[in-house]
Amino acid sequence: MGDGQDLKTRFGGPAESPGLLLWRTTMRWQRVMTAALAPLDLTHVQFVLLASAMWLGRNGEPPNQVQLAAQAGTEVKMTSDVVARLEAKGLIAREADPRDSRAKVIRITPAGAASAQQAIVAVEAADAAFFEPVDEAQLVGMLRQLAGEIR
Amino acid sequence: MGDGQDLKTRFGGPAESPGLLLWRTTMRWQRVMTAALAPLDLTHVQFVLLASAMWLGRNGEPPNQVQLAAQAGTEVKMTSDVVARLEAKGLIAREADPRDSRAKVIRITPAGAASAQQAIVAVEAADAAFFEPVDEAQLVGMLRQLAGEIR
DNA sequence: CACAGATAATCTGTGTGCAGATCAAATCAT
DNA sequence: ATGATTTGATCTGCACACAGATTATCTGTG
Repeated sequence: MGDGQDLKTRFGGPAESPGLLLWRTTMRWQRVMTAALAPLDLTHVQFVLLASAMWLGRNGEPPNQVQLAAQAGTEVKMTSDVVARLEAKGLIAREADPRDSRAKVIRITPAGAASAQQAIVAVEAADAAFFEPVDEAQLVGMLRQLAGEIR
Repeated sequence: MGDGQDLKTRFGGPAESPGLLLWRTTMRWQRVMTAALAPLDLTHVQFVLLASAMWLGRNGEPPNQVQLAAQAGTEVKMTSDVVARLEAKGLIAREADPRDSRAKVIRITPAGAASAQQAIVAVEAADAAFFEPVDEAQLVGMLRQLAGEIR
């Protein structure tokens, strides 16, 4: 029977909405990442910013916070906050930019690099397991269409 | 062309990781939903709980907070907090359950029902536009495999 | 009946996510 | 070069997301 829909909508039932599915999938993925990174005392966003900073430092000049945020796809304010936490943990260091006294240049410490290396292994393993049920390339193709520009 | 990778990983570059794409896609979707619901003074989670409560109330007995959380796929604590906000806005009402004095039965007010109806229209339009670039059925099929059970 | 264990709701505390505002330094236009 | 505008970083404040603890209540077993 028509499952009692007196609304001109499918909302609420088995939650067919792609948006709700997307949201729940991401929350589950976040929980998986949180669990994978917990032994390293890193959150997912902390990991993304740490690894992004490491990548930028290796493939060019060490970035300031705005450049790091652009690379990682995070809010500038978030980046400021999270980078401060990473600094407090001794994983990155912030120095004044000699070219722009407003900016702070971000460098990975040896401890940060070691932590990032372990985290990358853990995250990629968790990622592979999470997406194992589906065709990853196909999903990536669709998400690329939806993710939009970095900001 | 090997773009200078001395790590045994692809992390950081153009962000090929399905996890990161999933994360960014969901954040962008959240911004779209926030914008669509802003005129109605509702956040996305508030909308989900309001609409879920309405659906449950129409298709059976009005739920308590645990049942609502299970339906909506939200944390019990979140549900408690957000439902309190919805109550403060006059969109739902909480009554003591005569059968279980621990529980609170949630009912939609007329204002809540009106608000939910408008919100559903706005959200479904925004959803359709957001997912227009891709094959929605195909994406839903993949997300179903990944979203996991409601909790 | 009594009591252990489960359940409903809430509280504390940490960590995002983001809008809006502030402030100082850099850059642009005249 | 001087005033207007941008830009980099930070702050306030609100709203999730979730782990862990608390309180009150319910249920099952003897």
